[in-house]
Amino acid sequence: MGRPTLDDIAEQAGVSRALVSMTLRGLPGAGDETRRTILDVADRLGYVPNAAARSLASRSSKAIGVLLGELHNPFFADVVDGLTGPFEESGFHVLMGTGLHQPRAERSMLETFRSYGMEGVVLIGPQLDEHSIERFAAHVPSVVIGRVLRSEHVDVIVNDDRRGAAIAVQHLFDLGHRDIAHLDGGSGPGAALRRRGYVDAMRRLDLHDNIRIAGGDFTAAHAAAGIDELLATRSPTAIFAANDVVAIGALERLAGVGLSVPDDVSVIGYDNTSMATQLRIGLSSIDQPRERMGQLAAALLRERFDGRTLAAKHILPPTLVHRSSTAGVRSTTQLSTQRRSIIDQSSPAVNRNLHDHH
Amino acid sequence: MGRPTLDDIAEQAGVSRALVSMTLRGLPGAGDETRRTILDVADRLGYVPNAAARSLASRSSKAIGVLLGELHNPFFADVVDGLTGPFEESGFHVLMGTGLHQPRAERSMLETFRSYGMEGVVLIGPQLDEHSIERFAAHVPSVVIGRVLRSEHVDVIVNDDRRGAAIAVQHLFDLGHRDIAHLDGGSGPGAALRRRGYVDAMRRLDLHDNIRIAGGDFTAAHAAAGIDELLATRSPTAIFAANDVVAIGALERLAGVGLSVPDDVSVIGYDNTSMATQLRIGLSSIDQPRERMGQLAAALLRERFDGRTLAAKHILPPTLVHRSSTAGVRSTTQLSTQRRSIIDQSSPAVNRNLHDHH
DNA sequence: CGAATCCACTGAAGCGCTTCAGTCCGATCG
DNA sequence: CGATCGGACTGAAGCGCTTCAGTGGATTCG
Repeated sequence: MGRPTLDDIAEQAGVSRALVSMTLRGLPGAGDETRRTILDVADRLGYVPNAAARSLASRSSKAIGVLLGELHNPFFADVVDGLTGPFEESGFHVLMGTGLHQPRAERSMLETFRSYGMEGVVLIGPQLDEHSIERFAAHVPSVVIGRVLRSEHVDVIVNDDRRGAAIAVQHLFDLGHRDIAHLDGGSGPGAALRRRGYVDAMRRLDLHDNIRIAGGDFTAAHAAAGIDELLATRSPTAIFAANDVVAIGALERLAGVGLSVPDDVSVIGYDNTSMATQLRIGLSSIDQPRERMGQLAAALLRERFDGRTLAAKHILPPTLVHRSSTAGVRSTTQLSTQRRSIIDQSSPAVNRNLHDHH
Repeated sequence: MGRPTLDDIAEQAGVSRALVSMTLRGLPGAGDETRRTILDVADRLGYVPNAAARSLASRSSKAIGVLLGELHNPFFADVVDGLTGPFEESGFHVLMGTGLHQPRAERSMLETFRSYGMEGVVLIGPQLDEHSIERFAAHVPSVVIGRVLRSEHVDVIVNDDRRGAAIAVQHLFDLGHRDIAHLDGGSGPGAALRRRGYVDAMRRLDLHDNIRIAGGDFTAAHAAAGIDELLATRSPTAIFAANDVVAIGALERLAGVGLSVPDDVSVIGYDNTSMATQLRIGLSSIDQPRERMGQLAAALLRERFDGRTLAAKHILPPTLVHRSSTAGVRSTTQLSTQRRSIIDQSSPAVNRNLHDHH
């Protein structure tokens, strides 16, 4: 005999299947004694409901899917931490799948989600083309984190990548740096905007001629190559990396060629992941409120379930976390510190702390 | 109208539902032209099979579940990397869930897996009590990674934690260290054995009096506390940490109190995760073949599907990866380097490399 | 030329559950 | 005292699929 079914319980308890179904789900209908009998029998038999049958009959799966780019970047872990709590609380099961940063794999994972009847889906930093995402979201409520979309159907939660990039550049500028290069994140989520933010900021600071972009992927390996590329001409005094992973790749490579941070060159990352703290030399970084983004995603999905049909866009403010990988330019004539700022000072974007909420 | 069903396709293609079902699954039965028609209609309608109905009717879900302790430790990510490939190739969907290191949450996740009819489950570093795991495994083929079990039913893949601990201690001993402390991983997977391995090794090296164990969890915070605990009496010259996360917590704390690594104290971790490389100061660590463990898990599950009923145990050998966080004792009389070894030299356990596979 | 074989295809049962229209019966009410 | 009502419970339909025993016509075989 395989798994016990409702019928097995019904038979042994001497009642109908329908009553067992209702009782097991906590609905009223059974008398006290009957209820107890049913519960007892179910327990004795080790009954576990068949989710497939349940979802087929009720047309609801109580499951939500989370698409992750990859497991190695702690960014994803933090967002997921924010997600799971709220969902578990409201009785949803959270199942995750990886897209491996490959559109093909992502598409197939989404199809799996859909075929499993997931009631909602959270895409964290998807690489998939906008059209595919939009088509998918037309069928199942979706919220995208960390990637801007024009779409009408999809809820989006991002941080303001351009602003974050500007904050990073301004930070380096304030420290006296003028030769500020960018290590690019290629097609990674947010990379394009951070690149744009970098270029804009440099322009606005009249540093147009110093704009240099190297690298081209969200991996440490490409970061190392990017460093080599930069050094081939001359070493910049500061580097703004597209994210922490890239920044750390840069740190390694710089150490490899004998340049010290921050003495020879300052480095700032993006995301403020746990990696930034864990380095012996703390990595300055731009923080996005990752856990809050996860919580927000849960909330948005709930709203969708409750009937909201207009797409929501949430753009959260990034903040600077200053650690020891950025410092003033070492030697030379201290540049005039005429307070030049391109950052909108109205909202609090700088957060000078070292005691990170771990 | 909701999602299109087989009946919708059947009707529009002018054939029976059964034929559509077979054709869409690539089975023979339909003529060339009919086949093409069916495929066309399905495509036009944007048909996505209903996994619930499918799994209900066929009694097979083609899904396997992966239970992760948490997403923050790159150890899990590496194992998962080994897993996904083989499974995707053989047409299985890999769905993951987190247990958050809480037995309660793990149990509930397993129940979810079972209720979804997962055909196999991989538990990575579960904290759950052995009995619960065993009971679960009696129902669905399971393999446990990173945790030893006595069970008859469960396949187990571990590395030899005691041996790994011995290798670590021996390594420090060979560098001249005698005052070697252990930062404990508490109830984390493998922690108990590593602790035991440490104690055994110390005894066999006649260092019984120097045995000191502090800390007590697989987190950086506890590691810091553990360091303080050690320093309260005296600083050891070397520390063997229960895993890399703990080791990194230790590094931070040591830096915080002004002790330099490896000059004042050597530190070695366990797992050889990417974190070990990413530190500016490379963390020496004991490597477990994580990706291979994942691949092996896939293979074991496949064997189970093919009928194997006896439990398999795989104990993989750990190896030493020497980086810059461990070095010889700084000052004092260089201790007699009479070659004393407690490690079985027959198998290659030392792997002195710095160029890690990415 | 009738039987056997094969191919393309159909019909119906049934997977384990939810849902909903009833049924039955004792208590309550006017 | 008959009508009414609500609580406890049942029966049957049906969710979207797979599976399997057929069916019927064309082709091949002896």
